[in-house]
Amino acid sequence: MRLIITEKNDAAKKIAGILSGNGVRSDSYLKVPYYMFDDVEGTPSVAVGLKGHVVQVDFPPEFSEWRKVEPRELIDAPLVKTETAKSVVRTVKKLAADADSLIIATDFDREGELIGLEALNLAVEENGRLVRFVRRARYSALTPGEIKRAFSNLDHLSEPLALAGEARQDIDLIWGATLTRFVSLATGRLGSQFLSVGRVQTPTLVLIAEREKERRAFVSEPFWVVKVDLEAGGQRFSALHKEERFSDEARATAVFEKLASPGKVTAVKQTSRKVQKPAPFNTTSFTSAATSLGYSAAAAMRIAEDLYMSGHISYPRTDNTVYPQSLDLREALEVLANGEFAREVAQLLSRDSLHASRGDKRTTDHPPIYPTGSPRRGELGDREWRLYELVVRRFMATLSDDAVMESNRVDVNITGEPFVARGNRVLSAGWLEHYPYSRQKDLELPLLNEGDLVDVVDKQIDARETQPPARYGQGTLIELMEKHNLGTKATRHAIIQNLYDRGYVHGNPVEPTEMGMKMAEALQEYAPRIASPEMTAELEKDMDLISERDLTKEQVVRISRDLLRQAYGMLETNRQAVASKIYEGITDDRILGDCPKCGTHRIRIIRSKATKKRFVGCEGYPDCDQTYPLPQRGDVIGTGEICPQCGSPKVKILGGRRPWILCLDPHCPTKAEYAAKRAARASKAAAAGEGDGEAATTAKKTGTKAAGTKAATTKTAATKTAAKKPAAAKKTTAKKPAAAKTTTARKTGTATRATRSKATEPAPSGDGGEA
DNA sequence: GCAAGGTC
Repeated sequence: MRLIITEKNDAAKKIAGILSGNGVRSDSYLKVPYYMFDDVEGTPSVAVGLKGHVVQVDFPPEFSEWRKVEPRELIDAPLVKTETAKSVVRTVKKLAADADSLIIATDFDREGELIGLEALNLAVEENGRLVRFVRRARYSALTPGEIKRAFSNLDHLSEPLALAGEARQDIDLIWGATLTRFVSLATGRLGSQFLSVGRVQTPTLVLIAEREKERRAFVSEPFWVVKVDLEAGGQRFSALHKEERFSDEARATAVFEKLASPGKVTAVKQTSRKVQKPAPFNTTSFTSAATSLGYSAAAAMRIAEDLYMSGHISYPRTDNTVYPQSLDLREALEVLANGEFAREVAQLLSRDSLHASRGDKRTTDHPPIYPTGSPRRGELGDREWRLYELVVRRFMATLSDDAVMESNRVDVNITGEPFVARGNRVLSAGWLEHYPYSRQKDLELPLLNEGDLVDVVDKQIDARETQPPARYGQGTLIELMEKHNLGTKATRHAIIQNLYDRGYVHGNPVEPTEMGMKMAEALQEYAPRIASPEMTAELEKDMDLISERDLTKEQVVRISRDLLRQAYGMLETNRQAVASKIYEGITDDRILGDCPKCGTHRIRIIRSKATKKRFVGCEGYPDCDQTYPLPQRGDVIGTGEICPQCGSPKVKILGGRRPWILCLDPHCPTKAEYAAKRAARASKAAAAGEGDGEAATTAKKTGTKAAGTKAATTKTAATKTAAKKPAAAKKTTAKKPAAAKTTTARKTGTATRATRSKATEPAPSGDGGEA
C-alpha cells in the first residue's frame, strides 16, 4: 500500500478524490480521518492529513523551571522534539506500519518541506523499510490537473531545505526563550504576567513604538485654508485657494476679507486616467481589506478559515497573487452562476475570454484566495457573509476591466486671488462595478469655459494644524510586516494578537502602552539584534545557504548561539538599567490622569498591601484622599479622557470579551446606561450562541487623503454650538460685512470641520485586537 | 508559563 501524507486533512481528502479510479472509502483512527482508494492504475493507496506541525522543538524538562535555571543555560541547552498532536502521530504510524511506499505531499514551501521531513521521520520510526521508498509530490493547487501532474512527476524530499526550516525553529526557540526569561526574571514579571521577546514580535513592537515616538516628537504647525462656494448655471461647487495652506494668518485673513463676487474662470482642464483593476487576493491583501471593513486581522483570518473549511473559499493562507494556469477561471465563475451574484457573474461569463489581473507575488504555495462555493446569504452569519462577499467581489474585479476616471479642474480668479475647483467622475466603472469598497462618490463640476463668470455665494476660512503621522491600523501593520519580511502569511495576525495579549499594545489603531514603549527601547539599546528586522533578513540568507548545501544547519545555529551569548552578556551587564527602564513604563501605565479632587496631583492604580486588592488613589495622599474602586480583573488602561457627566477619568478594562470603558466614579449616571447595554449585549450574545467580541471592531482604515493634516480639534464653546446647529453656525456669508465676523467665521469653520472629521475617525472603543 | 511556524 502507498501512503500519502499531506499537511492538512482537506488536502488528503481532495487528493484521494482526484487520484482515485473508482471511489474513496474514508475511515478514521482516534478521530483522525484518512482516505483509502485505488488509483487509475490500480495501486492501493491511503491519504492522511497532518495538522501542520505535529512535533515541536523544546528544551528537556530539567530546563523548564524559570526560577531554577539561569536563562544563559538555555543558549547551549540540548533540544528535543516532542509530539504535539499525539492522535495524528499515532495514526500516521499505524498507517505507515502497513505501507510499502510513502509520498510526502505537504505544502510546496519551506515549512512544508520541514513538516514533510517530520512526517517522514515518524513513518520511518515505525517502518524502517519505507526509507528507501519515499517520494515528494509538489503541487501549488488542489486542482485535478495540478495534482495529476504532480503525482506523475514525483520528486525527492529536499533534506537541506527542511533543515533550513529546522535552523529557524531552533534559533527562534533559543533566542526567544532565553530573552523572554531574562526580561521576565529581571522585572519580576512571572506567571501569566511574563514579558516576551522574539525575532518577529520584538521588531514589530519596535515599528509601533518608533511611530509613536515620531508622533510625540511632532510639533504641529497652524495653517489656514481659504475656501469658497461658487455657483454657475444653478449648480453649486466649491473651490480652494491655490495656496492651499497659508502659514500666515494675517495674509489668509486679508485674502478672505477681500473676496467678493463674481469670479472669472481662467482655465478649464479635463484629463482621464485608467485605474487598474486590483490584483487577486493573497493573505496580506485580504486581511488588509478586511480590516478596512472593521474586522481585526485575527478575526478576519478566523472567519476565512471557517469559510475555507465549509468549502466557500479557497485556502486562505497564501502569498500568491497570480492565478495559476491550472485554475479554470471560467469554471470558478460558473460555481457562482446561480447564487447571490448571478447577475454580475453572468455579465462576466458572457465574455469570449477572461483576462485576470496579476499581482507582483507569484509563489508555489497555493493559488490566490477565490470563491469555491456559493452559499446563500442566510446560510452564513452577517460577519461571515461580508467577508465571503469581499472574496467574491475581489474575484470578479480581477476578471473585469480597468476603470476610467475623469478629473476636472477649473481655475477661477476671485478679486485677484487664484482659486481651484476640482471634480472627478467615473467614465467607465469596469471593476468598480463589482468591487465598490474603495469607490469614491463622483464630484461633478458645472460645464464652464474660460472667461465665464461665477457667483461667489459663500466663503470660509478654516484654522487647522498639521497632524502627526497616524498610528498603524492592523491592516497597515500587516503590510508593513510583510515589507520587512517579519512573520509569514499564516502568523502575522497572531503575532499582532500576541502584542495585545502581552500588554505591549492596545487600541485600534494600534497604540503602544508605556511598558511596550520601554520594552522596545530597552531591547533596541541592549539587544539590538533581536529588535531589528535585520535578524530575520540574515536568517533568510542563511536558510538559503543551508538549502543550497553551502552551509550546514549546525554551522548556522552555532553562529547564532555565539551571537546570542554576546547579546546576553550585554543584557546581563545592564540588567538593572533594563529592569528600571521597563518599570518606568509599567509605572507610567498606572497613571490614569489628573485628580479631579485636588487638581494638583495625579491619580494612579495602587495595590493595597493589606487586602491585595487594587484601587485608584491620588498621588497626593495624605493631603488628598481621593480614591476610586476598580474591577479586580483585567488590565486597566488610562484613556486620557474625562467623563463629561461626573468629571472623573475614563479607563479601559481589558481581558473580557471586549474592552470595557468606564468612568472611575461609581456613582456616575452613565453607569446605569453601561449596565443596561452590557445586559442587552449579554442576552444577545447568548441568543446568538457565540459572542466573539469582535462586533465592536467598527474602526475604519484611517484616511490618508488629507496628507497628514486634518482639522484642529480645539474644543471651544463654538464647537458645541456648531455641532448642535451646524446650518446656522457653519458659515459666514459673503454678503454680510466680513470685517467684524472674521474671528467667528474662523472658529466656527474649524469647529464644523472638527466635528465632521471626528465622525470618520475610528471608534475609540473599537479594540479589535483586544477582544 | 518561553518563539515562530504550521493547522482545527
